[in-house]
Amino acid sequence: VLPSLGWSIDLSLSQGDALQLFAKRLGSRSLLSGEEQSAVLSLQGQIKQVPAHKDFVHLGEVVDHACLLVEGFVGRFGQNGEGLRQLSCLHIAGDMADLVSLVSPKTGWGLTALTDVTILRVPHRELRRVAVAYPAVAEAFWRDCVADGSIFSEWVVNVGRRDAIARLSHLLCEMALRCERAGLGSRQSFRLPLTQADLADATGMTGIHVNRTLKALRTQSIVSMYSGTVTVHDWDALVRVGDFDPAYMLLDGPAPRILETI
Amino acid sequence: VLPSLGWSIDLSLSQGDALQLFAKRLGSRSLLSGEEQSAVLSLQGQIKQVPAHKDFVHLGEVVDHACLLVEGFVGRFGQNGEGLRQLSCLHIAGDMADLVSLVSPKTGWGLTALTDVTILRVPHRELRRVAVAYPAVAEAFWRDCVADGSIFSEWVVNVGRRDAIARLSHLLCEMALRCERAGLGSRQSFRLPLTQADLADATGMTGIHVNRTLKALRTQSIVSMYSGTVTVHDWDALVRVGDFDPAYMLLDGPAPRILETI
DNA sequence: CGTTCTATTGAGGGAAGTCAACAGTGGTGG
DNA sequence: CCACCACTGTTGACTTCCCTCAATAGAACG
Repeated sequence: VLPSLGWSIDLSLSQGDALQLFAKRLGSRSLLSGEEQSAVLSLQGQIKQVPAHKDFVHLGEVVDHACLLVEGFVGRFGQNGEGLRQLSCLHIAGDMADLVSLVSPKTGWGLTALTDVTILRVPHRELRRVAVAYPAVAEAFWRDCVADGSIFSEWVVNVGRRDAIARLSHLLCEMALRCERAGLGSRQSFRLPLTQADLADATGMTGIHVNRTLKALRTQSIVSMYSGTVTVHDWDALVRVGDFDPAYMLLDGPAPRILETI
Repeated sequence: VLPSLGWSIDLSLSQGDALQLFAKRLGSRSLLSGEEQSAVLSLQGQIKQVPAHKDFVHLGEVVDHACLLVEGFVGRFGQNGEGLRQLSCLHIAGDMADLVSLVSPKTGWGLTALTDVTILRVPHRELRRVAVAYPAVAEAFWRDCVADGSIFSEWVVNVGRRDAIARLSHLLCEMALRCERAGLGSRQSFRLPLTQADLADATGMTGIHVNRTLKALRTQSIVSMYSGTVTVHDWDALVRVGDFDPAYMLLDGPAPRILETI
């Protein structure tokens, strides 16, 4: 019985952790008062486990909840006619992966678990509760949707106008900074337990070419991936070959409030 | 003096038209009452002309206004280290091209005039005025930002996982539907006065390959472009080779309100 | 009329895809 | 405990789609 007890304790801890992470990220882009942060932390949801490689939100589905990622890695994807997938964003712990569904419940994309994943399913009803009571929270949600959009937009540039080695380097730079800021490691070393096929789907390449490109990055002592951990040996070089400018990540601190003044 | 009089009349007509188009599109995704629509129509701004090929919002700039496109075509772009551009979205008359700047005033992208363009510069102050007074309008703004994000996301798929002919066909399908809905033509025939180099920037190709691909589409009697007008000879074929599913465009009619109930 | 931008076409090269084989790893069940 | 299987990673050989370079024609514009 002890293991299962430990399990449930882990879960409730995780739920709080995830909400903390989520509130922290909202606060990094939008000024939130203590009361507003508490409101975010008060969100109620249901913990769900999703095994790796399972889609848990499907293209064209109508959803009534959003998924806060507690642990693991999730990809937002579309696919072409032959079923080839393309990821348009990666999500890490603390991300509300489909917050956009709050204003647009019919999804035009899917979410897939890239690793074993723990999510907190937060009903739209809950999100509306805090958004209506606290306009600044609604504004923070809005701003987070825009930040996601900014990442999609940069990925278009990445996939459209950079060669393989730059593309992969750019992706690793982005994930390094995001993981670092979420407290999931440092930019020099962080977990990214995706298969090479997943990286291919994220960069619009084939798995085989990802393999060769990773080898090139390893050979040049820039970055290496081993058993799901990224080790950056030369951050400046990675930024250079990845042609990486983090401006699109909207990390410049809280933007001024628009819906009211503090 | 008569010509210049006609000119100024044109301008004021255009301003009203653009706000009408904008209000109509907001209303197509979000339920707005008559009063709320009037509030949108009451937005004050300043008309500006921008010549073709001029950037009018720059990467990393901090802006205090948003640009409502009255006439012409605008591209949102990023660029790689060598200055190669990649468009991540096209905007047409009635689009508030950088509405996202309202919540994130520091841009991580640029806007460029693909044709001679007329814009209405709407100060953030004005947008805040109606957003604060009418939460449903704020919600409609939010939803429109999400719709833009959905387009970026689909473009990642387009550029990452489709070959040249599908990529171009997909773009033409999207623009056909958007122009049709904005009353700028029909899906069988609409204006798209972009150069082949612009189409290349939108699809992550080179201008030369765009030329060859257009020739292929013309030869197969699917679609042809001549002096800035697209003529679709076989819509179904275009949708098929473009692997086009309009779900991502969020055209399914107004979504339910979340910030309050009507 | 030149000048400049845009479109068109050919020839050749290169980055990335495809096909195929094999090694390492972990999980499962006999 | 080991055999088996599925998945992932690695590498080689070949192909192909698209890019690059180059030349020319047409269109727009002062």
